[in-house]
Amino acid sequence: MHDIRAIRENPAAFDAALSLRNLAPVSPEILSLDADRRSRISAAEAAQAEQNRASKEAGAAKGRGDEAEFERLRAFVTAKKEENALLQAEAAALDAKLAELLMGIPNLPVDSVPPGADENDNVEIRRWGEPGRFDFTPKEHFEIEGVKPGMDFETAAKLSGSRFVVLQKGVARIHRALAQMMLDLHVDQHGLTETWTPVLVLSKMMEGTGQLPKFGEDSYQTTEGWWLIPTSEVTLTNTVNGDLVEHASLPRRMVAHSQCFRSEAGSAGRDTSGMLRQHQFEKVEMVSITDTENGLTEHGRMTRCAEAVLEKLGLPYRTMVLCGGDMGFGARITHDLEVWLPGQDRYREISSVSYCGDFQARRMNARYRPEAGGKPEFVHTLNGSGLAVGRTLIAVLENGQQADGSVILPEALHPYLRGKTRLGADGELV
RNA sequence: GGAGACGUGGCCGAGUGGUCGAAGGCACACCCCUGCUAAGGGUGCAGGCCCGAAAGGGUCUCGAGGGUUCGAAUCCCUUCGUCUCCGCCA
Repeated sequence: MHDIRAIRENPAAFDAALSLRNLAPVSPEILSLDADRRSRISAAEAAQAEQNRASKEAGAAKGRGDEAEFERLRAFVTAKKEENALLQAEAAALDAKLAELLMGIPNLPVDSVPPGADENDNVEIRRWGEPGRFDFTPKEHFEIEGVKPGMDFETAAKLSGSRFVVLQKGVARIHRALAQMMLDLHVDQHGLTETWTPVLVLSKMMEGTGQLPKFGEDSYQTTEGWWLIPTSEVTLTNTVNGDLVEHASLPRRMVAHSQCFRSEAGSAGRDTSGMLRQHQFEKVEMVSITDTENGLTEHGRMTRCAEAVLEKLGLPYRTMVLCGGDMGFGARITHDLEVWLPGQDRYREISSVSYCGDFQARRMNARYRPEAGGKPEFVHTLNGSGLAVGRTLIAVLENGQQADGSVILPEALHPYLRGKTRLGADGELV
């Protein structure tokens, strides 16, 4: 949600920022609606004031027993009421229309976001690790001999259709170990607060973080109206929904491991083999709630937290700044971490770390008081994967694969695998 | 699922038709006193929106939505949530 005052004050800057996202200027439409709306509100409020005054006078007249005056005023109020209802409905309609328009406009990129149309224009800012050299042609994760016994797409399809997977044996264990390791790292080393949340949420929460109203088709909704979260960003961020939080409690840094559900509408045909793109997957998600001062700094910190996971696992990656055209709806700036997948011979997204400024906070009405006695301000929010567990599994499997179909596992995982260091070609840990 | 109670400002908590955006307390801010590690006194202190350069004014908000009434935090209906007891249950 955007600050209508900021748009009013500097419409050119607003449109300029949107142009970074390759969007046409909308400020003229907004400003005209806003002007309209304000004049209606003024009129409606003036009418209401008149009615309130008369009503009060009616009470006074009745109090002193002036029946005639009371009747006169009562009739006046009754007549006014109808008039006002009309004015107020008009004002409310314009207000709603403006809110709807604003709700549908994505967040404004910060100045440092590179221009561009799509992922090809993203800019690499860091690279860590060297893609391993193989003396055979590396396979995709689902083709590796040792992976096959524990990654069953046929059975999953029987159970649930396409884009699901059943994991078993060593692969299932590694998958679980990864999530545990990430959670421990963030909680013990990075100081994030371990959190466990519902995966079913109210529409209002999906609006708060920006999934709704525009992107409803990307998520699933139950017959009772709940939404299945596409990421625990939704629940973690909305923990402050509607709150006026203590300044001293900021920053609030949280991490959760959850199931995520995505319809993947619009990605038909993309990444159809393997478990890269599933309707249901696990993710360890980080969210920070900060004050206005520290939002951007926090972004760097969070990116480092995500990178640390890959480094701990010894997985080569590069860090990208997304260009304006490739950024998500709520972000002002996004770092994508792309992990090297030898089977695909390319880097693939494994984490996305976004700074949202006060965009989500406005939608959620989440505020803090910067100084005692001062006016409340909106908090700033950030979210980032740390990491997508399924994709990390893929990366571990592909990067560790051996000619004999086994997989050498990262040291960081050993303690979580009862000391086992390798996924055998038969699918069992050894 | 059945029965009952409740939902008020940052927090706690009064308030059953007008004088209530709302007592009191806590927290917080400033001042005084004391003079020395959390005592006492005073003052201030809800938020959104609209008008205004500002001062200030108007309007809305007592879970949400609707209704009764000249007038509702207060009455009625609906709905959501919380708590208690019973039932069921991982």
